[in-house]
Amino acid sequence: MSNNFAKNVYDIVARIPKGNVATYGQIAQMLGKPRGAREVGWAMRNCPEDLPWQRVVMADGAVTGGAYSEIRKALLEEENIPFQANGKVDLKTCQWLGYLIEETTDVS
DNA sequence: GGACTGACCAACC
DNA sequence: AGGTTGGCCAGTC
Repeated sequence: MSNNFAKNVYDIVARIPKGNVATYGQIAQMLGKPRGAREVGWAMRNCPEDLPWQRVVMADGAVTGGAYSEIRKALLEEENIPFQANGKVDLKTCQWLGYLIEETTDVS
């Protein structure tokens, strides 16, 4: 299914450690699509309620989410994620430098 | 099947 | 420092 990509996105977002954030482009790159950031955005648009997608921010550390962007930022503060004075996430401190998911398929 | 849109990104003025 | 344009990829009209 085409939304398998979105499923992968959800899986990665769910793996983002608390206190860290990832950018759309970074996640897209993990999925093998360095230019597929918009795909990630589309997937986030279908954001399941159990998905902490607030940890997913723009390349600048800006939080998107239409009317909910302010709510996401509040959630990030709950996650102990430091914000800059400009209202963005401090990527140089919080950007998730985790492993790249290379079709590990550890489905057991 | 073609064109527009978009929870993006980077380059260019 | 900030706005605009192009580009990528998928979804929708």
